[in-house]
Amino acid sequence: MSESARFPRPLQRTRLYEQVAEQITAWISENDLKAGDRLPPERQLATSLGVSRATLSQALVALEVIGVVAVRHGDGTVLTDRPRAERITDAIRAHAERIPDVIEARDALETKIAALAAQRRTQEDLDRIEAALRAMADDIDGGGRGVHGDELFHRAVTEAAHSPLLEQMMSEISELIRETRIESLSQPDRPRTSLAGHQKIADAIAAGDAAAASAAMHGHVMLVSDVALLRD
Amino acid sequence: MSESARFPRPLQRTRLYEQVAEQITAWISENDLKAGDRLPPERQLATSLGVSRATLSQALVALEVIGVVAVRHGDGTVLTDRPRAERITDAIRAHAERIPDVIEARDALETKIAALAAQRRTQEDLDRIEAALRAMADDIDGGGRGVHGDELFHRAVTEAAHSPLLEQMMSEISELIRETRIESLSQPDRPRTSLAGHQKIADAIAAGDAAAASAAMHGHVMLVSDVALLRD
DNA sequence: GACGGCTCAGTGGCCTAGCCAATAGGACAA
DNA sequence: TTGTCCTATTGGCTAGGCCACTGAGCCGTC
Repeated sequence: MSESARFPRPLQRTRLYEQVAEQITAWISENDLKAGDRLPPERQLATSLGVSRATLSQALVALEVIGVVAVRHGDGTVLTDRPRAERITDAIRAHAERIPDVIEARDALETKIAALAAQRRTQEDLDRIEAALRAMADDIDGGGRGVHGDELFHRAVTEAAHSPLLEQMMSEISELIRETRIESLSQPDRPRTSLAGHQKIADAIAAGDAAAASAAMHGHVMLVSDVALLRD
Repeated sequence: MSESARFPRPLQRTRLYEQVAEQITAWISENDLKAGDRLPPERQLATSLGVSRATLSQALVALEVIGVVAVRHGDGTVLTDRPRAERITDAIRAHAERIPDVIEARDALETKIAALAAQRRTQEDLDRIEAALRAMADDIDGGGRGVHGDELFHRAVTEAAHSPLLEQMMSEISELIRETRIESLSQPDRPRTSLAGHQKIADAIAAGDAAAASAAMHGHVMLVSDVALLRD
């Protein structure tokens, strides 16, 4: 074995379709396109990019696999709402509907996230958390279940932790969490109980009390798990 | 909002390249091909699959994006060693070398994992943990740093938790952890300290004491973080 | 007016055929 | 042994074409 090692660098070559895919994503963010917006037709896009339709097609396959776009036969190419691949979601769901697993993962991540949030939250973070709390309260007062507000709250807390990796992991299981969330909030009286739990978490984060935030979050997640386990 | 819901199912159509990609992966696992093995040349593979080279090419792009194969101009198509996408690794590393983030994520996951392991470990799990402990001790006695044993130990504990999702997440950051691991164990006297920490965790797991296992693991991860922070 | 079927333009799906470019390995000269 | 060159093999990419699907508008029937 020669240990010649990485001297002048591996020097990897880029394929055309990769460049095309990058140009497309760049174009998307430049024009601030959102989910549901359409890309130009393939023929037109191909000529304006100066590549053949086959190459453009490869680029679109790549973007499709990543989860950026959805190519629809006879219709067109539209942007997808999930910029990141939640392949995990698919994998887990395909394997078995393991709700308890989701709860465990959520507990692991969010307990830590709450502690970090208590230590690192900025005023802006607190404002966002407060807004989510209010949104959920309003929704419940209006007779709703506060599903959206619940989601906003957890996202705000996650962002307040300022930990990219943990945030990434949360986003990976967000789809799975959403299902348990709806399940949970459909139980009578549950929305108000859940809101109270949120308030407790928010207070601890605002106070900068990591241990209390962590404990409150743990209790909250366990509350949710009650439901999930019932139907297991 | 019409809640017509999922009646006869969305009925999604499969593209040819998807079927091709599936056939290829099936063929790979059937023939038990491993990293470094080669796929047949495109022309040959295309005709034997009954599709055009363009379509096959799309399938290969998809497999390449997922991380199953690497297509090399003028050489051929070879299997990659990472069957699952550790895109997180790339993303994080590309963004910035955020060691603290890794520590946080590891703390979140492994603290919970240790607790679950204490509750769920089988005799087989305990044997594996014990074996890892012994391997690390032997390596250190022989003058080594016990890097491999360290890895074995954490993997054994993770498996003992019997939580697929958490295990999946650990595997996703395993590459990042490995780097901090080597860093840590290179410090003088660190291998023995680390081994002692492992023993404490293993004892708690064997005793079925979730809280103690959790605390021991937390302490252990924090020990590792000392190093990483030094060079931050 | 509501419903159902028809047509057609636009769009992606896939193929054939072909040339270009990179690689690896052998032949051969220094 | 070393370095150069040649060449077969393999992927990269293009051009052009036909087919299949979608959606919207039109039109007749009830």
